[in-house]
Amino acid sequence: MARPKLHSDDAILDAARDLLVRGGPGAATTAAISSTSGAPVGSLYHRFGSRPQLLAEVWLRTVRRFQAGLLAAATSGTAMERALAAADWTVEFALRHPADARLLLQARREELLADADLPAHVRQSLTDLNKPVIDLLRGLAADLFGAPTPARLERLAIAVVDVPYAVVRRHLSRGTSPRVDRDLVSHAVRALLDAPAG
Amino acid sequence: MARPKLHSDDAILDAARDLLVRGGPGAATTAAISSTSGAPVGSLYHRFGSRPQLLAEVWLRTVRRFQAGLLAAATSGTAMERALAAADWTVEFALRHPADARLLLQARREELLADADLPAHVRQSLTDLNKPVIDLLRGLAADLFGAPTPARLERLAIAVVDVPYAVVRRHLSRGTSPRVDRDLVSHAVRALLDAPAG
DNA sequence: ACAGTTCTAGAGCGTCCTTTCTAGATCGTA
DNA sequence: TACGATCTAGAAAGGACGCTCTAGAACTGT
Repeated sequence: MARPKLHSDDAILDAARDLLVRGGPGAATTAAISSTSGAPVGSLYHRFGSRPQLLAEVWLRTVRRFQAGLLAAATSGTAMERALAAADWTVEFALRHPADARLLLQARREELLADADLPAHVRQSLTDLNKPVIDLLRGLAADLFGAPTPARLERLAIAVVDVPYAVVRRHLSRGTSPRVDRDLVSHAVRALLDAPAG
Repeated sequence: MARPKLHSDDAILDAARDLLVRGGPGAATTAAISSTSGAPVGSLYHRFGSRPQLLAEVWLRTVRRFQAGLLAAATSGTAMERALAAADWTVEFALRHPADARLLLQARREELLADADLPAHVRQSLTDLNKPVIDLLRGLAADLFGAPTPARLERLAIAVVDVPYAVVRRHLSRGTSPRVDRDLVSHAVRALLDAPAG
């Protein structure tokens, strides 16, 4: 049909992500993404339309990767088993996709993505993004605590996402190999979920 | 001796910090800091020399505020009591200085401060910054675990700093009033410190 | 071989940002 | 009041960045 791409979309998104992780949004200039990936600036705009849209795609790809594993990990077993599996996936994700994990840890959605200058369909993708995970947490909270009140949902999110990330954070920002004590994470998660209701 | 300042250094640093917290380094332009604080651009350079130095002062002020309370909180009692007090201070700090806490949570030192374009004495201040806290953790680790191995130091830092911040993180990024369950934090910290050695 | 389509390639434009510069304002002191 | 010192004030220079634009290259289907 047409001329094939010299540089894959993923390669360009990888370059942008690595620049973001290294030096933040300020480092991910179009010129930098171009020279890192090898794709000329014109190609970036031909593919993604604008810098904001390119960065949005980076974000979407990373979050989807994380969520896919999270949903897969927390499908079977008792509620506590699923919660522990979800927490462990957060660690596993950091080990398997360190660059993506660093993006999730370090990038602030609001800073990275100014929704104002994104086309409608991208905005929609971004808002739809959290639905499946919220449903997952809602189900877990119902099984664990009885009813999914906001406070309990939050506690669950802290236990299965925030705390595991807190444990891997130091390794990730340094780039050192993350030899994380998974039992330590399970220990903390269990303590958070078993703690008396606040 | 001379004309007094119309705009205090603290007011300027506050403006810069709020912009950083809101929109990241990209939002803290000299023009934005000027219009937010009221101080003209010329004054910013007269006071701080350059934008990097101004941002470095913001960072230094925030870290020092946090550390002062941390060191004060963890001075008396058993080792476990001091560790719990340190963890609780992390929550307390987020309640008392939400903007500073958000800066510590969100800003990445490497992204905010390019050491290359900072004068030597500022660089020195930045490197000296962590010493007292490392000493504190080292002492706590010795009392808690026997000897302060790197793995134990890290575990302590996770328990005392990272986990408490993980708990307040969601509140801080939204700006909602952080009604944090402190007992939940103590629970998790205790679990991490009591867990069998990894 | 030809047409149609998609992608590469990078020079150039307008904008915003950091920094500098100069003139004037406001203080303490003599 | 006059003087030195410090700070205010904002215009303007110089550079970097996002984005556009045009020309051509590379492939498929006929």
